[in-house]
Amino acid sequence: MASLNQIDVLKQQFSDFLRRKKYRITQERINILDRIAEIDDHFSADELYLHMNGQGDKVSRATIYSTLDLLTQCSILTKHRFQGESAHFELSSRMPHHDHLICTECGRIVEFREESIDAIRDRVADRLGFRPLHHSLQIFAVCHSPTTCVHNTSE
Amino acid sequence: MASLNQIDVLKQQFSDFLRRKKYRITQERINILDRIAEIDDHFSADELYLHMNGQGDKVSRATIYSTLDLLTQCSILTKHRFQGESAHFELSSRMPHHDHLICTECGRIVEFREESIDAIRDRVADRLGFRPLHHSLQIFAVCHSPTTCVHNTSE
DNA sequence: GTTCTTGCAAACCCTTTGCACGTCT
DNA sequence: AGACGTGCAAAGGGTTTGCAAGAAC
Repeated sequence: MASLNQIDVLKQQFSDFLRRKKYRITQERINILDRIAEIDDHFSADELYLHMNGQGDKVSRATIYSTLDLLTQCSILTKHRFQGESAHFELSSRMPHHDHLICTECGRIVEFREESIDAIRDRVADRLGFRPLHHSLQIFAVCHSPTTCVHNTSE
Repeated sequence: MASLNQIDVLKQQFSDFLRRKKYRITQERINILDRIAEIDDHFSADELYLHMNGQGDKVSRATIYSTLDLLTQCSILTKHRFQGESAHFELSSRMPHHDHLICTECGRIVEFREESIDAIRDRVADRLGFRPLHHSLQIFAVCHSPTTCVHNTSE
């Protein structure tokens, strides 16, 4: 869970963004960010919907989707799309950044941290004339012994 | 478009895979691979469906989806998922492998080739006990001058 | 007061599935 | 002959949209 101080910084960042884009600062939008800060993990739109409505915070799915989009636009959230799954989000400040290796035989997902990618990201973005924000690297691979892999369900 | 020779290699590779997995070698599956070899670009399931049915090759969407899945399983095709779009495929042999930078302000996608990622991919996969197949790196960034970017539609 | 946002339900898109028929082995 | 693949249309899941009511400015 983000500290109180971190939450205030995020709210400030979000309000500034909304003002700058001439969007309105509504109770729902602030509430949603507040409740996201309570989750220290990846989450889907529907998980957030259930998290909020299970605790008396009435918000519609339409508002959740729209606010998640705004929070992603201003880089407070990072949006992930693994394989065929629904979109998942996490606070960008939830460091360190990690990437994912996916086994094409059994679908297992392994998280890893590889610092050298950051430098490559920055160098490539600069070369192409962009300011880098973040990245997503997915490595597709198979176990060294796929036939004995405990996760394997394909044959 | 892949050369005649390349197509034969791909067909051989596909037949071997089907036999190994005890799947049947049907006319539809071979036809689909043939028509994919004509496309020198990324394509979606529906684009392939239209490509085939527009030229008298009657194949159902169900068969297209199922065959694309088989072709991805045996690494003849690589499956991409950009942002919220539908899945896109391309021949894995359509080299060199490239990655993508996406502008979060205007959605522009820039392709780039960065060789050093291959070594990182192999090293990470090995460290985690996997045999690397391929990877997908997406860099999210903004133009150095987002307000003057010709692609920008957000303000 | 005007404009934007919300909530609901229906619509939407891409993909998967059930079932009867056809095809591969 | 038997098992598997195909085609169709309908179902499915996640996300977006149209519209009336409500909140922000």
